[in-house]
Amino acid sequence: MTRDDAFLSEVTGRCVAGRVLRASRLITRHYDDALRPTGLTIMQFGLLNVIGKYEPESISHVAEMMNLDRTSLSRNLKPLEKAGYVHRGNEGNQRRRRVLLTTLGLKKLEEARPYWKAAQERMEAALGETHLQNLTQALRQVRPDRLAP
Amino acid sequence: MTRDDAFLSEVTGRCVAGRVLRASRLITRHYDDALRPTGLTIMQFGLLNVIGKYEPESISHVAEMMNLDRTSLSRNLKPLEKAGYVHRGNEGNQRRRRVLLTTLGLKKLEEARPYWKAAQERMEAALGETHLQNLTQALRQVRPDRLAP
DNA sequence: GTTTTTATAGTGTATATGCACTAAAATGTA
DNA sequence: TACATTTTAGTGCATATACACTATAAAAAC
Repeated sequence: MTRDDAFLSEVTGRCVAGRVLRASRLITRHYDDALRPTGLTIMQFGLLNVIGKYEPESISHVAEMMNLDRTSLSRNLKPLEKAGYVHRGNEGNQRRRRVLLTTLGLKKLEEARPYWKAAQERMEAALGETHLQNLTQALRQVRPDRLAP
Repeated sequence: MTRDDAFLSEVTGRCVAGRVLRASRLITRHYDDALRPTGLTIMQFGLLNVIGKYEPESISHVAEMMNLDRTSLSRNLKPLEKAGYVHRGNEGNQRRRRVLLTTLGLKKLEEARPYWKAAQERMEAALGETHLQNLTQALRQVRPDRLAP
């Protein structure tokens, strides 16, 4: 069934990326399932929240906050613009385009909140207080400056 | 700068999916950068390792091990097949198609190992022993049965 | 004031991911 | 044996992600 090879076992057993990706697929699906009635993904829901909270001056700022490539974020915004949840203004500046929630976007967030809340509570329960705190603390160590060469 | 809204802050501050996705983007990039000379992504490298270790009877089995949708896995295999790293045999069974590493695939894995190792060591160092163990333990709690309704 | 540099954003291409749906082989049951 | 069910795999479509490259506005340097 499993071949006895120390190299293969080391990777499958210890790789941090493997562990995190495996978990993040489940977690994403968990929240996506919960949010499905709203038509939002957890990525979109989180993004709308960041936009609502920070009203960021540029998408580059958002990208940095989310450890997301700017060009990815640019594309993630498209379905949200198309749905009318966000608006990209260009007030006084031809280059920086402030990103803003529309009233429809804010409404959508309010609609989605209880679904997120349910998923979050189930998630916290699945982890338990200790693991939740340990996870949070550990993930806080994952910062660009600590991984850079 | 930040709007004072308890709801927005709760989501941006506490959402487990947000934390994990933010971290997993950095982690993926960290390993991908390290593996770039080999032309493999960390996803592909991890997948090749699983295939080499388990020589799985079907892709469904692999998908389950990796918490990955079967159809996603099916597509992830395509570039690896095209590159000649894996082979999908159909020995004696028209439906189940065993997935196997080719010699080229095994060679590629050996070539990639030191690059992975370097990334892994830097990753472990960035976390530190305690956080690494806490992270591992916490992620172990993320299981399909604990999140199911 | 013109040139250079920097900051900001978009496109092309490729992989990664999942859901709804379809196809077909294997298995179970009457 | 014939039919129904289950298991396995693939396609179409949409979002998610990043890198290489391009375009252009703003800022800095001269």
